[in-house]
Amino acid sequence: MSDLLARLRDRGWRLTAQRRVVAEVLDGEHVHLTADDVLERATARLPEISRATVYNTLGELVLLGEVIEVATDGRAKRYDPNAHRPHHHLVCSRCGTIRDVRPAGDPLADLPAGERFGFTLSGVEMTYRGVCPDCAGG
Amino acid sequence: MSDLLARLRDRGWRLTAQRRVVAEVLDGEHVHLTADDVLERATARLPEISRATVYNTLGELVLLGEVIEVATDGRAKRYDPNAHRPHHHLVCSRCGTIRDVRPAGDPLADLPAGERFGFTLSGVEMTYRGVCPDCAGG
DNA sequence: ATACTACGATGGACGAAGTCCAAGTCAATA
DNA sequence: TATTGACTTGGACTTCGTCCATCGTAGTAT
Repeated sequence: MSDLLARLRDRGWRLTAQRRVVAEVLDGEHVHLTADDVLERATARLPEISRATVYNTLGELVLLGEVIEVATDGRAKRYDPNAHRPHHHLVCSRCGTIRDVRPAGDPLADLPAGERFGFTLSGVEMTYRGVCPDCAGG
Repeated sequence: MSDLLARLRDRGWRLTAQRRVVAEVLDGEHVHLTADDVLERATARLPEISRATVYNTLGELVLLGEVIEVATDGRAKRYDPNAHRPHHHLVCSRCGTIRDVRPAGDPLADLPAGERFGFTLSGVEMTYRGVCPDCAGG
């Protein structure tokens, strides 16, 4: 955590109370929060924080590569603080909760040259879908 | 195409002019249109068609498994008429165009039991990212 | 052909998610 | 401790999508 704040300061970030709180919220629980979740938790610690600032800060963290934006459905984006460990996602089709997973193999290598259409590949996201134990009624 | 209309009638669909037009638009160009794209093209053929009907029809086609909903970014969903041939997507990070691709291997099998967290898996979506030849300046 | 009726279409209000902007505030620097 | 430009604020605005009461019509029966 303090690592994150240190990295941000090194990159010329002005360390405001608002940014600190957003970073703390993301780092606090390693779950995948929506912007509104972040706003709610941030407001608990710093009541005057505004929606715009939360969006701004999340966007900056994404640009800096400290946080990953996950759009698993057409709903609100979720923010994944686990950015420094490559992984994919497993999403519950009922309740929408997300787990980080690491499949075997190298999916990038699995795309044959004939299927690349001349693209220069930069990465691949995998989203596994299923029903979690809670929603399955187990 | 007439196949699609036939399948829909077999499933008890009332074949209205609006539904016919939406189906034709989707089947016409095999690209990945947004709901607004579909509305625009549908309006060209049937000026009185309403936004709600386009959304309703697209939703029904998705439920019937005739069309796949693709959410590659946080923006508008896109609708993929290539539903009967399993495939994944290759998205240009610059211009956003989408190509259908078929990677080798079975990504579902690549998720080890220890990484399934008790979920009952139903499928997996892969989104390859890269830059297309046009955008690469080639 | 005609009438009937339930299913589908309409459009406008509504809601959720996110962006933008002018004005005010404050962290870092000197 | 004064300065200043980067940051924050809140509210208006945009985009994408849903909902609903009312109207229209495809398919069926006669």
